[in-house]
Amino acid sequence: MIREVIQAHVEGVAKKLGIDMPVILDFPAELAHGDYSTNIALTAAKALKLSPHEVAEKIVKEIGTIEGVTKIEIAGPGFINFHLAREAFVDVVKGIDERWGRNDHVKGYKVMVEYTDPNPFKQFHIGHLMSNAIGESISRLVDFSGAEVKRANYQGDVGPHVAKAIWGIQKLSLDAHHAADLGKAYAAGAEAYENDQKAKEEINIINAKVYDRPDTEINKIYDAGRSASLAHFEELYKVLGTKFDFYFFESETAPKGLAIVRAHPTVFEESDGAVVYKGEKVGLHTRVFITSRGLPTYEAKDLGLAEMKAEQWPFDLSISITATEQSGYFSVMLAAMKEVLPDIAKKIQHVSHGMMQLSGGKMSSRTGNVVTGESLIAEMRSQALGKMEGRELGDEKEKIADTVAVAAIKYSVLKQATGKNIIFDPEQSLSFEGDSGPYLQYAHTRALSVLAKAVEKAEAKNPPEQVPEFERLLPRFPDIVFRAAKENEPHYVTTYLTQLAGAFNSWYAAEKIIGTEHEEYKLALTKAFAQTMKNGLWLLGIQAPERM
RNA sequence: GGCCCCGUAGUUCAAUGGAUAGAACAGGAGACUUCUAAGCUCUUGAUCGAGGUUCGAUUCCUCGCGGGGCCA
Repeated sequence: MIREVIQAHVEGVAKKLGIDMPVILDFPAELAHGDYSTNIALTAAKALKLSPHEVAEKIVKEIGTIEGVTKIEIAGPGFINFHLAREAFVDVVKGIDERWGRNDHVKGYKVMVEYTDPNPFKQFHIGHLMSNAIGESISRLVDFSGAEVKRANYQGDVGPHVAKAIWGIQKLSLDAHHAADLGKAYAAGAEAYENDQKAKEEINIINAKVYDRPDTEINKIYDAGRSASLAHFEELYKVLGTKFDFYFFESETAPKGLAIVRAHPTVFEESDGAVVYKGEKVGLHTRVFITSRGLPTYEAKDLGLAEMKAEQWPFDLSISITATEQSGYFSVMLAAMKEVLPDIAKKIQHVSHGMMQLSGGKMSSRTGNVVTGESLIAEMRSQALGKMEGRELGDEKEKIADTVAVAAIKYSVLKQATGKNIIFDPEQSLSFEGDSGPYLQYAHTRALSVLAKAVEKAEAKNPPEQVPEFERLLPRFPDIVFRAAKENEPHYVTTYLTQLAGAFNSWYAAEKIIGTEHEEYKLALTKAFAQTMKNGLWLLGIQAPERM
């Protein structure tokens, strides 16, 4: 690749001039500044006791010429800019296929990514959509980096929330076979638990009985509710485009975690009847692992989870995607894990994402103040159907509406840095115009629409002299993907695709493709764009429909 | 009280310590009887404050102020 060639030239010259600093080749933000740029003259100036401009001149003179580079110039405070030759872009276009953007950076690694993590008996809300969007994209970025990826989902099928839901089912005469009823039941139970002493006692009794298999009535509700929830989640995963390889449940991790904690009396300490881990010894805080009533907490369960993961699929790396509110908890849990499961602990990575906030205030499934995943998707879907009115899409319409709806939602999550909160205003934040998932899909379908008419003529030869902006952006794709994967930041891909799609749309509006002088090259270019967009959207977990 | 995250146009988001701080939405104007107008072109508009490090700070450090979260 041309990038490596330039890099090697500059490094060679730098070494020759006695510059002992890493050479970094950037993409200039402004395309007018060239295709690659380095600030080595700026960073080296002090050590060489010369002005940045003088250093740059020396370097440029020493480089001379590079094959595939037409112009090397010094600009601004001392940047060295490289302009690629026409032919270099033709080579890039020629090389774009289904594997475009992939690399072998972690080839042979086994990586498990755990995300989404909804709780049976509770609602699947937009926070879970957020975790799903980020986790799925990170999984795919890891896949593009050459690793073998397994997707895992960890769900809380035991605990007080279950008892609250069961109580609600009984009191309100709801049907545990219906996922929507469970959400209502939970909200009612949670509310009563806080405000009604009698209800609280009843719920505590249920909580104790859930694990007593002989009690048939409660267990019937439990079994019905659990499978109704899980079946409902599966429908959502199908629409969202996630297929999990592993499912872990708290009912399984709890006993395992309990055993791990009990087996390490020197690591954990007794405190008021509870078993705690004193995080202070590693600069953190104390957390309870087993309550005074002998029940394992989330902390203990997570130890069990880590061990289960490693047993079922020995991994090189396990990435957990959780909300930022859990990062304090996670670091203490991980510190404890380093002591009791050291071999596993060093392979654990935590990605914490921001919170979805309703513009009105914090969302809470306890009060029923939530936007559920399905209601949001349904709303987006109907908007999409409205936009499609008058288009001849036949019986694909419903399916396309789903992919557009999901694209809008995922894009709104993946366009910003992972750690930041998302202010979610249902009226405003999900758009189908500009800077949106559907915008990317739309650019892709337009390209396909052109190709459908004359794809057989596409050939990367006889290019027009002028290199359009979007063609100049194409070589950046693999680097963008690499960086996004390295930093677990899908938004680099999102930002890039938006820029690329915008540039393509401008070109498309200004240029006629079919039946023009450079038809075959323009078609090849359109094809290259479509492939880049398709691969990029795939990395975001967004489908690229052929028509919309 | 301790710890973590965040603060950029009216709004929602970008900007591996670099060049003129980018988009989109909203607002204003416009083109096209051309391959999908969910599109295109033009336009108004921003770095919370005070110090510090640096040739250069939205980015790093310190202290404030403001928002979110976790813990006791």
